[in-house]
Amino acid sequence: MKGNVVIVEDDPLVAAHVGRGVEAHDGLSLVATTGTLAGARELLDRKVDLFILDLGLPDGSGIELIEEIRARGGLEPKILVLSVLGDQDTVLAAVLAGADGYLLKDIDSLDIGQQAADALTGGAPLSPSIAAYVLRHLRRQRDDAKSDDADPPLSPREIELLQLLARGYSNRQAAVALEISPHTIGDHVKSIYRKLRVSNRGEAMVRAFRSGLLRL
Amino acid sequence: MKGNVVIVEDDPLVAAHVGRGVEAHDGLSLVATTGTLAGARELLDRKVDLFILDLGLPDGSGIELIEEIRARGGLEPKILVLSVLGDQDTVLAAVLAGADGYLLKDIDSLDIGQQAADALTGGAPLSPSIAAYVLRHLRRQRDDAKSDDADPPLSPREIELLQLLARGYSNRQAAVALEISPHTIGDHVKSIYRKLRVSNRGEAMVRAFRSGLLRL
DNA sequence: ATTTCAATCCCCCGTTTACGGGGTGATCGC
DNA sequence: GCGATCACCCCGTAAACGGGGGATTGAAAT
Repeated sequence: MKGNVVIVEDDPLVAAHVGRGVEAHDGLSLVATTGTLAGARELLDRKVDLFILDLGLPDGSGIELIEEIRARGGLEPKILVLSVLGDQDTVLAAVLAGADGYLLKDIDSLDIGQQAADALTGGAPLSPSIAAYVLRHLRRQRDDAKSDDADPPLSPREIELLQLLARGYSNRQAAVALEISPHTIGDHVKSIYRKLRVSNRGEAMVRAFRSGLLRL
Repeated sequence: MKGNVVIVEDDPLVAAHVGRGVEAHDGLSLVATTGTLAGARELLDRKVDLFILDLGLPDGSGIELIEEIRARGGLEPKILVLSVLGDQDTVLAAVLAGADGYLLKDIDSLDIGQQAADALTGGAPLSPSIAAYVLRHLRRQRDDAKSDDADPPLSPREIELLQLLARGYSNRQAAVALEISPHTIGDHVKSIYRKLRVSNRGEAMVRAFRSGLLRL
């Protein structure tokens, strides 16, 4: 069974070139080509396995189309973005919206047929410079996530207690868990409140989260 | 100026093949080949622009080497992983450790020279199936972050109140702010606790965060 | 059309807990 | 010695908690 491919591309030259690439590949079948978002929308109910999609279309951004396709659920065709836009925001928006691959148009040596086939079989063809954005973004997120506290340094004991409070422990329960007096728990709680500049449990938890003392 | 390339690969056949690919490319200069982590470590002080790195080495995982290279800071050579290991955990570990690209060995049609050059110029060559992992991971993170509630849908009023509680409001203060009776605040708070299955403010805040009801 | 339900609002009660202040002492590192 | 941490204690007020009661509205289900 051949994969049904739809090309959404407003530049006739590019569309034709991509079309040739698709038709040259066994396993791919070009079923339609359109140059507008509106035209693509009319094809949404057809059985399409792969959209090869330009982002800069005359009647809007291809990203809208990605969102619409993903919002429909159901068949979940693959979406391969083919764009001149290589800036980080556009790339991430497309990927997060649900693109399965992102190729820059300026690659002359690109074998569209092979890339399309890769996308169909679950791969994600990315131009190297695009991939660099994605990896950078991934690592930045990781780094952001693990950037510890900053402002108020809680003592180990206080952090320990904080974790218990986060799990809904009362002062008394925490006292049992830590095997110290409830009074001492109260004292530690006071210290925590003072350091976090709050005056009750709820706000303390919020600040703990925002300070990175507690993990999502 | 040619890019200095070091190959870290224990399989002599693969190493030789990769070496040919590198030498065939203008702009790349193969300066060393080693089959062990230990051998690679001895090269860390040399001026290397690109490591082409296997992960499964006899004396440990190449991921260790990535971490060591990145921990040194300074020159920051590029690192292109070339591995048979295509599982998600390995890929993500390598990428998060600081790999600039990840290619699977099973690709016969891979032009190592071109991929290496891409890596050197800031690109991130990823095999399509690898890229799929990365994109999936990226979207999953995004989805996790914005996945509303899940179990218990709080009413608008309750969410409104929750925000106040997160800012440290007492029931009484919240009553003033929302211009309703403190008793009603108490009722809403009870509802919130019931829906979030908690029994005090602190735990409620924690659950609210983990459910995405409150933003970091 | 009736019922059922969730959401909103209001009130009272009693018990438990939290909060904020006070004071004491031991240990450890600078 | 001094400051910070950790530990313990007591007190009183204030707040939170959990249970009960009831009312209204509007939407959804029967």
